[in-house]
Amino acid sequence: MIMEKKRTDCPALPPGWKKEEVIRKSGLSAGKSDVYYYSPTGKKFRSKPQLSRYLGNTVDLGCFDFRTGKMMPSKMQKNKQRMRSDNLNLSKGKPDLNTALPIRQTASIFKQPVTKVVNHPNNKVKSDLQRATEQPRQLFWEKRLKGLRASDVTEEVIRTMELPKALQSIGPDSSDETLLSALASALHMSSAPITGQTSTAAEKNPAIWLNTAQPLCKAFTVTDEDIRDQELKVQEARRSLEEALMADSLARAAESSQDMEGKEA
DNA sequence: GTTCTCGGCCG
DNA sequence: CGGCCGAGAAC
Repeated sequence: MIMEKKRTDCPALPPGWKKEEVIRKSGLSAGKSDVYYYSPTGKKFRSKPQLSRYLGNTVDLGCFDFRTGKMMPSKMQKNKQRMRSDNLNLSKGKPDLNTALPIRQTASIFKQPVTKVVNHPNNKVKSDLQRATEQPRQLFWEKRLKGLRASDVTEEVIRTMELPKALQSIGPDSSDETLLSALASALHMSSAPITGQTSTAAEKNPAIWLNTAQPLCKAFTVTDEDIRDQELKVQEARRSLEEALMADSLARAAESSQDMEGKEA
């Protein structure tokens, strides 16, 4: 038999996730359909709570519609806003898997609280980043970031970034697939210096000696040459950005002058 | 044992 | 009514 079931890609989820819709063939509920998702590893998910539990903080499913597999901004409003008295109870009851831990979807590796706007003058905007950094984490949580890729709006993967050879991954699997994400996360979650794992014991037995305040990266030193190279890269990036902005504004100018001609004709 | 499927509860 | 999940059926 050839692929009877069609598992389709699901753009709203990280790459590799598949969605499947199965129509019920018999019984009282014949005609009704069930929707399932499959993780990149093939694990099956049959409800949004189940999906939330698994994806944790890496994806904000707040406005994710399980049935259609799309992000529905309309769900934002439909989400019951919590009253202040509810917030006091948050520590007790079950966490709201949809919205209790909001994160920016534009950069899910950067754990930063998102301001929930609620139209009440007495509400205070939370400014403590600690809440995000103090949450308990798994020992090698960075491994969850494996496979994250930057992509543009067409979902084309943008070229991967090359890291200096001096930077080496540490931990249960020797690949570098999470190294960039781990370093980027470390830089964004803390203002403390990033040194990598300075204890040599951590290299031999990371499960015991890992310094959890540092990313899964061997200790490294930054040389003057590294700094000069980086300065050059930044200059180059600024230059091409300048060019792009210039070209864009020229294009806009040309476009609007064409519009004018159209109106006058 | 695992996977598939539909029933039925509950919000 | 639809999401979610239990549990029997099917494999």
